[in-house]
Amino acid sequence: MADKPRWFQTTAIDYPNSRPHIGTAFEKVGADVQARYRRMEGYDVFFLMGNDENTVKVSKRAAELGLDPQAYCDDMARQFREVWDALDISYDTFVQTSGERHKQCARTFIQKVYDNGYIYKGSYEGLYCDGCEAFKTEKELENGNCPIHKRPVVRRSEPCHFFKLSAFGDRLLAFYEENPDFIQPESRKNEIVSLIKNDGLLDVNITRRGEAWGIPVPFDPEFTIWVWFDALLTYITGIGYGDDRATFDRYWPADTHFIGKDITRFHCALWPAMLWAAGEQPPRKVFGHGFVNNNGEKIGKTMGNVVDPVEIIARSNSDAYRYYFMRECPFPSDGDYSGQRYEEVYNSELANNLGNLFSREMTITYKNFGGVFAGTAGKTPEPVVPGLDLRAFVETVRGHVEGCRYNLVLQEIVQNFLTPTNQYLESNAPWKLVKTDPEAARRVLFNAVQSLRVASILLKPFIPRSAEAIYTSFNFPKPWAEVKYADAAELAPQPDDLRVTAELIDGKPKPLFPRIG
RNA sequence: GGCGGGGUAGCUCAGUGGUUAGAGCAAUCGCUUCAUAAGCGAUGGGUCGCCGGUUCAAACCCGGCCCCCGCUACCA
Repeated sequence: MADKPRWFQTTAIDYPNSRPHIGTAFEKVGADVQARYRRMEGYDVFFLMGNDENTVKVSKRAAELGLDPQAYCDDMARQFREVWDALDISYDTFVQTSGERHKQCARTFIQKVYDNGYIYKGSYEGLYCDGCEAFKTEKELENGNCPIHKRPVVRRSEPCHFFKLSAFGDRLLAFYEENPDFIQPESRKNEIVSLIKNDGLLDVNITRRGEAWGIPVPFDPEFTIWVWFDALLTYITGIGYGDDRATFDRYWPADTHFIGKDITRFHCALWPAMLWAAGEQPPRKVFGHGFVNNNGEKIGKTMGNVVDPVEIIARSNSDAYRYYFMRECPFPSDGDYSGQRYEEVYNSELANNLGNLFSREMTITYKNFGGVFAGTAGKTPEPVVPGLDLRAFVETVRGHVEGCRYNLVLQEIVQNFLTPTNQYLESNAPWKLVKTDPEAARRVLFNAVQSLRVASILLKPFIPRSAEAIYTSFNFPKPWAEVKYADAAELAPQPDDLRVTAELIDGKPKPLFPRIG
């Protein structure tokens, strides 16, 4: 246990303004695939998620609903977790930033940054709307008026605290240089580098005055901590920063922060600077994934086209949901969801290819051999895909998983492994062969079943339930909980005769992916 | 306005100088019938954004233009 490599990853901390949609879920599924893969490969994984609750918008929304902000946050957190659970997201902790522990640890952090001299008091000047009692950005204004109150805003300044972000520009550039993989994908890195080089970094106002909801600043309690500063801290307060140094030191620095491409700036510039200012190490990697569109249109509440993941799961199942988004939307880039495309991908790859392959192999075996491959104990299966170097194939897949190129992983498995297995069955036709040469037919099936074993192992991080159902339908020697990618790279003999262990009804397995549409 | 990415078959994309431009899905046809009306095979389908240039040869290199996306500035 002590020498187990550890893997700490996080997803973005979401605003609980409304229920999660397929775009929010895209990130969680992609991150979950990585977490499951790392666990398989023997890492001591810690997967952190959470909600960002200390915002003015949250307290306003709660007030609209006549709820206490805390009650509102707790209910939203419950709803978020319900969705994540429905998608089999295997998070280890879910942090609510309104929680007392987080607040206390966040105060410890900001105090440390203050003590180290990276926070100074100044004043913020901006455009203020008296109706909203809040500052507005120029972009929000409509002809110089507040878009809500239709009244002119006034220039106003008020005291605040600045974080000396400007002091870290050179250090950040040097850090990116020394750690070329820190920002993934590459295109996002170029944006940040050019931003810092061309425009430089300005000190940021990290406190707000007179807010009732939020975390009071320890060295100046009239102020609360700005939500971004607070939210980023979730990544460390969730693993013990501030009150459990041993756990913190075990998991920090994070191996990967999974975030949307729109917030790379905060994670790649502000966040490392904050950590340095507090005397801590920066994270190892930030992965800015792409966005999901709905029928080619950007998803947004104003667009009125948000899709609730639960609706899609209801039409199929969680594995199918995970498969679609990982297969159809390249994780580093944008992708698209449409009901029609969902059906196409589901039917073509899950039902017709993988599901049907499983089904036909099970049925032929049961009908002709009673589900037992007699005499196969100690026999090594033969390869079924002509010209495929299984070891190299698995390494290719592994490289794609580790690089979060999930769509390529699934493409590889379906096109270069499952389809050829269907072709192998077709050209050897064991259902015919059994009439003339039962031994040969049994050997063909014995070989073909190995493809299910290999595929189920490789697919385990993506479709955990179905992969388990396939694998445990046979008496493969290694327990499902212990399989690793390396097991997929080898065709090893079984200690005992291979046999079907799945429960069959009329000689048929329950379809893994019944066709839809 | 600046910087970056992109525009290839109905759809999603691969392909960075060299035989008739590829894959998957979708469509059409045939074979098969072990299997989830699934499988296998074949066929159709592209002026490779537009124009010009370099070259024996360009989707690929160069110049110009159009369009889409991202980051960012300025003006209002």
